[in-house]
Amino acid sequence: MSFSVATWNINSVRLRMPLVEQFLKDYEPDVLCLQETKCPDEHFPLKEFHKLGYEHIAISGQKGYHGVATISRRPISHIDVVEFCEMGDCRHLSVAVEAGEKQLRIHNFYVPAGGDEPNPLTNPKFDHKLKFLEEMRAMTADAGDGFSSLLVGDLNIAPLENDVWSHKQMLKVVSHTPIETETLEDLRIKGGWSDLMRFNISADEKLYTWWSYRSKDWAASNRGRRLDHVWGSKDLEAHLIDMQILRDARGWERPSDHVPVIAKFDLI
DNA sequence: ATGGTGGTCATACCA
Repeated sequence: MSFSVATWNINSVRLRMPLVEQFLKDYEPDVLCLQETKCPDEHFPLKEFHKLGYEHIAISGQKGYHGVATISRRPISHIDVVEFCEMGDCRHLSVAVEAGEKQLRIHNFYVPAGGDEPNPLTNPKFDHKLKFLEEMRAMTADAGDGFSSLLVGDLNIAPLENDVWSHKQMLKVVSHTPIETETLEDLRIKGGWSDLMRFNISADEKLYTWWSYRSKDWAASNRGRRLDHVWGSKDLEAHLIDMQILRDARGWERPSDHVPVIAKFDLI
């Protein structure tokens, strides 16, 4: 018996519904956190998920851009949406779910990409990203009342040297600049979070969850980045039994540029 | 130094 949670930036939930269906049938995560659903709530394909046995769904979507959804086989409660940077963007959603003796709070995040130029003075998108990270500090792993916490999603930052294909060549590229990687690591550590994807995978090993659409052969060039993350409160480290990064999903028919990540815990 | 691809929504904008 186990409890599993998956995170996947799906880049349009409606376009990729066939892939999501296949994924849920094959891997059966208890909870699936989607980002970039690009779907207003009134058009979200609730019935398709219900048919697959996922009857508990929290959504925060908008037309055309962003959007997060948390899809569960287990009952969810305490649904909470936090607006960041007073932008009206749908980039965060949290739910509570029971897993064995644990009450879990699961945060689902889609952090702003930040545009091209890593300068907050000339690039408002990068400024927004840095401000978003500062507001993210409020999301600590201590959820109170005996709750354990997970924080998953597309954080649009690859913090470690081996989270990118070339640390040196990426230092001035948005997603791997020092201000981003240092801020993310600082807020993670001060927030009491454990980087669970790296808990059993050495920092010496390359690890990616995203490969650009703009390459002739993503698999051959393999210029990936680890932009998607699974963080947990420290007590969950001892319960982590598996972490799957579905690299193959990048080669599926009409894929997202991100692949699913599934964390499994020995919780019932 | 540049443009490369893909999604949304129908033209630029975003990633």
